[in-house]
Amino acid sequence: MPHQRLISRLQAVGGLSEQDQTRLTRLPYKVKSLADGEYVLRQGDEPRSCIIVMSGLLSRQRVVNARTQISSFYIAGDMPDLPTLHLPVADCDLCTVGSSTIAAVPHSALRDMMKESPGLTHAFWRETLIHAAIYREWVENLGSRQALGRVAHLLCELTTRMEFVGLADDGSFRLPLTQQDVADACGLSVVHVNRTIQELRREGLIEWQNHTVTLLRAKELRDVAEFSPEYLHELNPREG
Amino acid sequence: MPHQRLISRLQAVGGLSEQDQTRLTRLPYKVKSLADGEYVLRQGDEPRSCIIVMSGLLSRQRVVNARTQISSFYIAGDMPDLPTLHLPVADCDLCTVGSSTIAAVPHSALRDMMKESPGLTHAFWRETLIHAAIYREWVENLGSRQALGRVAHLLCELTTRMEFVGLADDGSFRLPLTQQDVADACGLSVVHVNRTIQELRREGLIEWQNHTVTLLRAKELRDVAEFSPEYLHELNPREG
DNA sequence: CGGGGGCTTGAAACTGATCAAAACGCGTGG
DNA sequence: CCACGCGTTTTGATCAGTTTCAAGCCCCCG
Repeated sequence: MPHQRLISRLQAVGGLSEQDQTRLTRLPYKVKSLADGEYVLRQGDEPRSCIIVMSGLLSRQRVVNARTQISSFYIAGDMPDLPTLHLPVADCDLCTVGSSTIAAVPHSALRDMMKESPGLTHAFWRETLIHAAIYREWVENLGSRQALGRVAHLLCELTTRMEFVGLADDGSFRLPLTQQDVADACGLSVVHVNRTIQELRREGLIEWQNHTVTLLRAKELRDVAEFSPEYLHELNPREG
Repeated sequence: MPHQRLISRLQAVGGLSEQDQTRLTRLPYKVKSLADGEYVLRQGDEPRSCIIVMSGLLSRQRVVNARTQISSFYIAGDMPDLPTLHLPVADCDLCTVGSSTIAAVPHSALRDMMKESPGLTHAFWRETLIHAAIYREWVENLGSRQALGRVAHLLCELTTRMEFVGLADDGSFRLPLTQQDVADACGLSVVHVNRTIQELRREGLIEWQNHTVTLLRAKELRDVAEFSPEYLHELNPREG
């Protein structure tokens, strides 16, 4: 059951008919295991399949003005290159952060499936819209907040998304990001990210060691980040 | 012909069958004229129709950390709230910049139309993906570039998009933004935007007066902005 | 003629970048 | 088991870009 997390995501966000669920389980796929820092996709590629993140973490990144900017992270259940179905040329690199496993599903299979089911078309379209909303939130984050709020917001977003697919409990989850990665995502220097994380620790808001993040006072952290999760459109909180 | 610009956009980006074109022309709509600074949509609204920008300019904005952040601009031919078809609750405000006219098309009509035509589903989905790519580019812009590059990039993007729908000739077009708007879009203070625009003028890269922008040395401006237009996915340059 | 919004300018304060170097872990090979 | 090396985290000091505050100006509109 390689894309089980995807199915439960789609199910939780919008509901799926029984038929659509079985359609999803019947999708053909190839699993790949990847080490840290491997490229799944390069800018300019025209892939013939979409990938589903099964475990680990991917980052979407591009070199801008002599530094790499990360514009999104993808966790288990996400389909980072779903847009290549309709915009064939990839315009960013996609890279693993920590060892990860992915499943590749041929475009043709996805297209055939959606041809049969408007409900699934709807569900996948909505996934791309949710990711668009996440980009937008990042625009607001980078444009409006200073360092402390930016890093706090990133952590709140990742926690919420992780919780939704069952990868975090009680505000604690594995996060293989280096401080350099956080810097690349937040548009800050590593040095300043380091001091910022130290401040979050000093305030007793988080713990972060051994690639594991724990939110100690989630409410206060959300206040610092001005975080409200509506933009993630995770309508039905996951249960069981 | 209220949504002619939309049709030629969709046509130019991906091609439409004759049938799909007539389907589009048959869409029911209501035209509205709006003054500067009017709200088309507020965060939390659940509209029953989508709007098409016919003339003028809209901004998507939200108040973050006690300042308004603009996360996108929409020009003639754009459908800023197309996402509400699948994500019913709007998560930003939509506001006119300068007097504008819009057409409202009922969700139901759009849904019916797409039910009949996979090609149109494809085309509209792609529109939302292109806007997602634009958000992503803004993330890179705000995260990686400093003031000069940011403002230059914004101008390059708007010029390219305007040209594509025939609203700019020879790098000159009407742009009713105030410097405050530019500041809100670029995550800068008005004061600094002012000095930045002066620098662009001093370098002989642009003219900007009376709400009209002219790119004097487009190539050099693009260099300053590190701008490359692929992310806009405007495959076939418009002719005639 | 007055008022107000937008543009412009100057000076001071601050946030975050840069440079440099040290300390820490951790895996590898001897 | 220890030594080495490399990537990551941490610290300090200096520097640069941008913000903030404050005031003046211009011009259009009422």
